[in-house]
Amino acid sequence: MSRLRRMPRQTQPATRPARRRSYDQFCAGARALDAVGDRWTLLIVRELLAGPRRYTDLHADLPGVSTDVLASRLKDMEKGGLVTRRKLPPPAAASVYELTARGHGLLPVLAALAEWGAPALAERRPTDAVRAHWFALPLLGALKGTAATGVLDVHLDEGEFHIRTGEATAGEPVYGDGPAADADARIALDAELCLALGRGEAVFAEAVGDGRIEVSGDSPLAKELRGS
Amino acid sequence: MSRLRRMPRQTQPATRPARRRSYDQFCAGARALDAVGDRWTLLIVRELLAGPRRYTDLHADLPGVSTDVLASRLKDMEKGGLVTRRKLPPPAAASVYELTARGHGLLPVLAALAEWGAPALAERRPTDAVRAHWFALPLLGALKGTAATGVLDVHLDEGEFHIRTGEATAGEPVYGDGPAADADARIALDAELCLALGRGEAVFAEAVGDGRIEVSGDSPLAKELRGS
DNA sequence: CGGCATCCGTGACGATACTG
DNA sequence: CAGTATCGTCACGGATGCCG
Repeated sequence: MSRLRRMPRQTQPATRPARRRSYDQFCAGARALDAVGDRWTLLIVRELLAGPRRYTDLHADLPGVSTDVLASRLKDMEKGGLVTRRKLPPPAAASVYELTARGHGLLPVLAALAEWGAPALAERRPTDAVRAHWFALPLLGALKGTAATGVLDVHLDEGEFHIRTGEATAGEPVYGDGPAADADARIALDAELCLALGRGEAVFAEAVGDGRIEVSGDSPLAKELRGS
Repeated sequence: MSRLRRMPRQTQPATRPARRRSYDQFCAGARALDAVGDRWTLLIVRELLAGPRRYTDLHADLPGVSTDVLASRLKDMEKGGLVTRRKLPPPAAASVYELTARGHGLLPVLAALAEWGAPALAERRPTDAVRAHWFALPLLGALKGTAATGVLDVHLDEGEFHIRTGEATAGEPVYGDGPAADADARIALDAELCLALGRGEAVFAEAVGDGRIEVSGDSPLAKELRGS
């Protein structure tokens, strides 16, 4: 009692310099984390890497995020130049969020994180959410080894997505949710194999050879994937 | 008033299942963020990439982190297998934290983040902290273009660090704070140029040519850096 | 002195309810 | 559908205390 109960804050913060909690370090990594280090931000980017999304879709594919946090992140990301908001044409009176070029530039960051985190997928917990397009990133790495060019539909038990490679995408491969209208070929495999390909523990051609990957279509892309 | 004041939590959380806020997603990126997505964690890794550090050093080089958060992160990281704690021999009765191989594997993640965040270093705010070894990461990228092998001291106005390349480090380049006892060569340049090299906007050989990089030493490494 | 633990105020987060 | 409003809880940042 006698210890004079802590000076009641004589130096009041007073200066709330409006800074949104930056690390304030002259370091590229710290600057990046200032922009995308908040909880959920990189996962929102991951979702948008699969194409434009509406608010509700994002909320559905990010179980656990609360509505206000999602709204707040999207606003911050828009202010930070990571995403843009676009009104859809009249029929569907909704708006979608999509990545800017700057935002899309985070793909290597997510790829590096995913590669590092891959071992943690050894166990699949019953509480884990799953979406098909989360397996696109590992597959991108596996396809880089091949000279495959074109539009590829990928079918998993968990759902479907597509990958675009070649000159149409300016070198950088992109992918999207669901099947593509202009797919050149289609493959079907299971998620486990998808991950093994990403880890380099399986080889695409071999997996085609022993039937763990089914390739359909007769385009040049399909032929090449089958090994002609 | 009449709206019966919110049911007083009939479904009490009750189940606080001791889970430390995981994203609970079967996705490698989300798993990685479960491990290193907390505030400060990746910056602690960045510090430890420059070599073992004592608690107090970490606290000094991470301005803004509070003591309890730093202690808590280190504990989590130790539990997660990212760092180990090692007692120093008697003379210095202190303990240091150092990265495990798993922790060191985060280098590509930080490199990707740093590359993406590099444009944000255009402005240098007066409140920004700076440490010399934060410039090692950009330089690593620039040196990958060369066939340089050996131990290189790097001198900046902000301080000094060293880089080890070649077979001694099993392919992966490593770096450390301060000068190396066994340096083969030494270069002096300014931080700005360091960043430009990292962005690919400057070429090492050219910068040596016009004197923006001073190379000293007469080892094979020094000769090669000078262009012989 | 290094390495935390404790306490406190503020802000971020998560869940739910509500509104245009 | 796309958020805003509200509220409880917890994480964070800062200061200080303790203990070897």
